[in-house]
Amino acid sequence: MSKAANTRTMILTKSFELIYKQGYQATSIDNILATTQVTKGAFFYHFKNKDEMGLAMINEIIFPGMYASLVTPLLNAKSPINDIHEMMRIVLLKVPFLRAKYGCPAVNLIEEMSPLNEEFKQALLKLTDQWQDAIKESINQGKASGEVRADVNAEYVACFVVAGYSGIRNMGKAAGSACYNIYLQELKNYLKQLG
Amino acid sequence: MSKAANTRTMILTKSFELIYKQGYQATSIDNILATTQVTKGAFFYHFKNKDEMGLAMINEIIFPGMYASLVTPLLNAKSPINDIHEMMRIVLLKVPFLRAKYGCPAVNLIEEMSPLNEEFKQALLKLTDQWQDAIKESINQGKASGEVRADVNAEYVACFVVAGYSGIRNMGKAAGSACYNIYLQELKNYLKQLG
DNA sequence: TGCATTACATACTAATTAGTATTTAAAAGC
DNA sequence: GCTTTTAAATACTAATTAGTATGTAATGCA
Repeated sequence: MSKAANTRTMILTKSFELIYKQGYQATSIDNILATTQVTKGAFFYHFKNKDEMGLAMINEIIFPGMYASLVTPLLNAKSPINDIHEMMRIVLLKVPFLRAKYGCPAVNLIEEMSPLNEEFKQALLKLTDQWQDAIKESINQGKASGEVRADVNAEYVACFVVAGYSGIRNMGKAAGSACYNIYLQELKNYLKQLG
Repeated sequence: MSKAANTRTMILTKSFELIYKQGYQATSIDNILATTQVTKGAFFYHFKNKDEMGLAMINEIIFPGMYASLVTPLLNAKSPINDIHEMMRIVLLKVPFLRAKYGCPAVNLIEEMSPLNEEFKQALLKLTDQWQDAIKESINQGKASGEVRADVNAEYVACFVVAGYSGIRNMGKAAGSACYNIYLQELKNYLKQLG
């Protein structure tokens, strides 16, 4: 990676960390510069304004990072009931850079920014849409294989599961990570009953 | 209500509206003053700083407002499966001052402020704790009456339902209110299967 | 009625904000 | 080597931020 590309990546990575913990609006450009040692000239050379940087951060850091945890494990799923639960367990308990106190960076940004910035909203929708599609597809495969009842609506299940994730991330921020285990238990009951 | 108390209430009410739509940190005191016609002197007479106002807003506007929609309908519930679903339907589709685009004011504040302000977090936890207790209690009554299976864990169900609500509020911000109906359908399936 | 307290009004400050203008250094191309 | 483009450094600005200092009305009550 060239030195310039390195500077750009550094800005995005550090911005991600700060925004994940503090929120987008609460993270100032000066705050980012202070923690990256990058100068204002470099920042505004790489991004024409804060929002352009924020959008790049969503597309280049958050989207691929979350996609790998949320969607990839469901592609070529063998048993949707187990695989969806396992995907959720890993996302909630095992992904190292996510902390209960700070929730999920994608959920946080949807919450804070989707009413305020249409571009952010669309970029984040892309992730949740693809996640819902992957869940729906795996449920449909479960229906084909007989693991899931024929009367189950795959799209509804996908919506319900994604909402559950966003919600438990919210709850975890205030109540702590203990609720993750309770949620995972009850998610298992819900998923089992689809079969 | 005395004139002074009226000023105070006006500040809290207008602040609620602005913070609901813009977020807490994005709503400046000057912004509140401009929309209320209240002067800075009056604001700082009633509240020693912005956070004290925010806390009062949570306790005096958000808590009672949401409690009436979330908890009250479950006290003396006759049929938990129907009553929980009906409570959710009304909260999502009928409460007039709530909009899909802006989500739920309590969920928004948990998301934005619980990692940053311990007092806010505790005040908001009080609401979600009482909501979970009310759900748990109604499930337990359902178990007593035989409507709900004996092996159902009421606490787990309460956590799962509250997470679902927070999550669908988050999803609705980006995806619009159409997902509310899908969620309600699948919530009905989930609740039915408890019986 | 007088006086104290309550309630509010106005003008200010110091810090922080996003963003710009200008200059300078490093690379790349020829 | 020389020039052009890329990348970054520095110094600034105008607006906005939370909060203060100080003053003045309105109100309650002895």
